Amino acid sequence: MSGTTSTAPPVGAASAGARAPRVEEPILWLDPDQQAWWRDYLLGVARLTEALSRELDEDADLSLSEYEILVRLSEAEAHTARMSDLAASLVHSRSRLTHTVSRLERRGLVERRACSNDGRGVNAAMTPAGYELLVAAAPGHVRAVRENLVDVLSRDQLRALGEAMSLVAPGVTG
Amino acid sequence: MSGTTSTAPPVGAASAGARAPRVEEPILWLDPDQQAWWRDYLLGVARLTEALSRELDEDADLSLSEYEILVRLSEAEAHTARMSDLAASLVHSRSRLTHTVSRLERRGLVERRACSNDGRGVNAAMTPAGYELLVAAAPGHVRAVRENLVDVLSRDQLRALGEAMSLVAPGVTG
DNA sequence: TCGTTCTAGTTGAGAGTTCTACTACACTGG
DNA sequence: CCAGTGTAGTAGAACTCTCAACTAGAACGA
Repeated sequence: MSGTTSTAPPVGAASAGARAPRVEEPILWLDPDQQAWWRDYLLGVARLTEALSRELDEDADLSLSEYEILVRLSEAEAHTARMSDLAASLVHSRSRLTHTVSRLERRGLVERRACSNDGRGVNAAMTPAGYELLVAAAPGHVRAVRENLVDVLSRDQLRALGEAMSLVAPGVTG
Repeated sequence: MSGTTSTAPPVGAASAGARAPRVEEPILWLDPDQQAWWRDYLLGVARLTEALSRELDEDADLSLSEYEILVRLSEAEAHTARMSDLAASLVHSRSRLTHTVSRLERRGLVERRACSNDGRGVNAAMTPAGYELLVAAAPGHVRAVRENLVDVLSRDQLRALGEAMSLVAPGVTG
């Protein structure tokens, strides 16, 4: 993603009544501080995502989503995971995962295999080439994560960041 | 973006020597806590982005980037801003901004105008229709930001989140 | 003032994502 | 056991973003 958004009444929007919000609930704009923090979040996410994807693309010709898929597979039993599990844990749509895995498969980094217990299922399995690429890409990626985030925050700040983001509600993905 | 990444030695990667990392610096993996916080961040960003873009798309047929552009314009003098300024403040590439603004222009939400002082420049100006759409879209968007983030965090947590993200280094964008 | 270089913006092709529709298998209740 | 419904995954078209190439004006310097 790139980030996005704002939350103060559009300049001059004021009292007049837009289109009726859901029911009758008043609109609770963010106060100035909340607004500033929210924008810092958006800007930071955009910059960080930009930096990390640039690094990965240049150093390993991988997108962030491809990299994440390889990471999950590297941690999975037998370097293999169910498509639907991958999609859920990455918050990707099933369709998106299908396309991305197809690309990885064309590059020989991943293979598809039938799922023994569930006839509908498909397993994605990382190949040795995929594993090697991940091992080669990881140090640079970690370095970028450190340089752009981990090392510029105190331990407490990083903890607070993680804890805050872990409170975002699950929601549903299509 | 959607989020992405990981940062522990790929399972079994261990000592053997991948491809030489930049110079000779040892690879500093994240420790388990840092790793967990980083993953919470990635997951949270993905979920939040997902929720916000779904809401905007359903309620106003806008993407997050389109919405952000409208917000910036609504806050700008005469609802007008220079393309390059928009691109920089949104951390979008110039090309991306060109395409997005073109789409908004086709829908009659924004107009392009020559820039008086700089012959190369182009100004994007929000039309009344664009402003109306923003005013209609904002309440739902703010509600979503609250429901998924602001209202599930304490004030201190939100502050910490903003402050942490504001420390991400600027970097360069193409 | 001309050449060089830098900045602003656009363009089009290719890559990635989303959306809708579709196939196939699993599960449930009668 | 089988109709109906839900889940897993895929396919392709439409849409968005990226990347590299290009136009044009500004800025700098000899």
